[in-house]
Amino acid sequence: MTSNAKQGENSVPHPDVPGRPCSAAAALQLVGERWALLAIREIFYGNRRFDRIVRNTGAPRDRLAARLRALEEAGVVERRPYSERPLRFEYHLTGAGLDLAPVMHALLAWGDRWAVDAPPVAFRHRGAPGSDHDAEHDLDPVTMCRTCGEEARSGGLTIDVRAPGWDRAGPIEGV
Amino acid sequence: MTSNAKQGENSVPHPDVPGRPCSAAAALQLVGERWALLAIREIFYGNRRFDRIVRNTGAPRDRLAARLRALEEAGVVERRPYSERPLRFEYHLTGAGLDLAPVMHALLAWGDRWAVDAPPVAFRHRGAPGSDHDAEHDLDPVTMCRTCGEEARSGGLTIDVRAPGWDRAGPIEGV
DNA sequence: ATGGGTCGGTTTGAAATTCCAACTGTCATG
DNA sequence: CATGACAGTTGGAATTTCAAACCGACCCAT
Repeated sequence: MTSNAKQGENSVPHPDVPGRPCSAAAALQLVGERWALLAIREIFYGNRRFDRIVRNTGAPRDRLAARLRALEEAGVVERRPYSERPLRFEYHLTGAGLDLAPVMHALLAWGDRWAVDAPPVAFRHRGAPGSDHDAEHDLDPVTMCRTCGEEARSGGLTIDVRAPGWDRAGPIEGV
Repeated sequence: MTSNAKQGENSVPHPDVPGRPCSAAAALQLVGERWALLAIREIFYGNRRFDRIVRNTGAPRDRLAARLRALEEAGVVERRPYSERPLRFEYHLTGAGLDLAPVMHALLAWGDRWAVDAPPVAFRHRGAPGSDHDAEHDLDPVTMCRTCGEEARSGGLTIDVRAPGWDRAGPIEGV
């Protein structure tokens, strides 16, 4: 669980994970700490300055400062100066950060369904202009398979563990 | 941030969240603690017994016991006896738990792309028998909009904050 | 019946992390 | 010169986490 710094082609460090080798665990290692995703949410919303993020997430200032540093180190956010004199920074999402949108949408959809009475926020969605669906409507996210265009139903999925020494049930004995 | 217990129609308690009212924050309140999603991952994989989950997640036993209790309380997992004498339980996902699949897929996809060298696990996907795409292939999850059938591109989305007293930027002044 | 092994935890005490409130430093504005 | 905005940092207390050992119920083999 040492936070090593193997670099992929895309400048995000590859964390070690406890237990089973797993991309979701690796993802959580980078963005799963407390306050991290809420900070990212605010940046998604366009609130890029420290005080705004503190106010809108409710995070303690020192924790937020630490999280933003960690996220910067993780290559998920980027700190850009918006003023010299006094030197001030704002936080932007990198490509990796923007790529968290599906995670946010999935969490939001789950929370809408299971964790709140009425959705406190919705995303209004409009297809490409001229397309069939250019009327604005609430986004209702479903995860589909890009390869075949069908919905990912749990029934149609099987697990294929490729990490050496592991299978679905756990570490393979006698290795 | 008191963990109140308003019940929705579906038996999952609705947590209070710090900062902006937000379904994603509410979701994280229930399943965002350390080890929670990894435990859920193992249950998804069919590893339902305590020792297996400990082994495959690497979580400390006491933490895992606490997390599973919290997830049970949150209505995400269910404890079912699989043996009397000695009395033993295994953990199953409830409807709310199964509904976390899109979150897991999104995290996994993000991790595959940004946090590991080579995906340690893939989901093999097969469409409905007789459909166009019944050849097995790796699931490549994309989030689409159920309403219009188009991909949720960040360009086509705008935020609509419906929580009273809040807007995109934060709490509305003078309320 | 004794000793070992399994399973699902609980207990303990130390270590790490988090929280809160106050503080700092730099600058702009009036 | 005083006030306020902004972006943190600091200190100390409170909470959470961790690792490792332990426990109780049971099964099985000797």
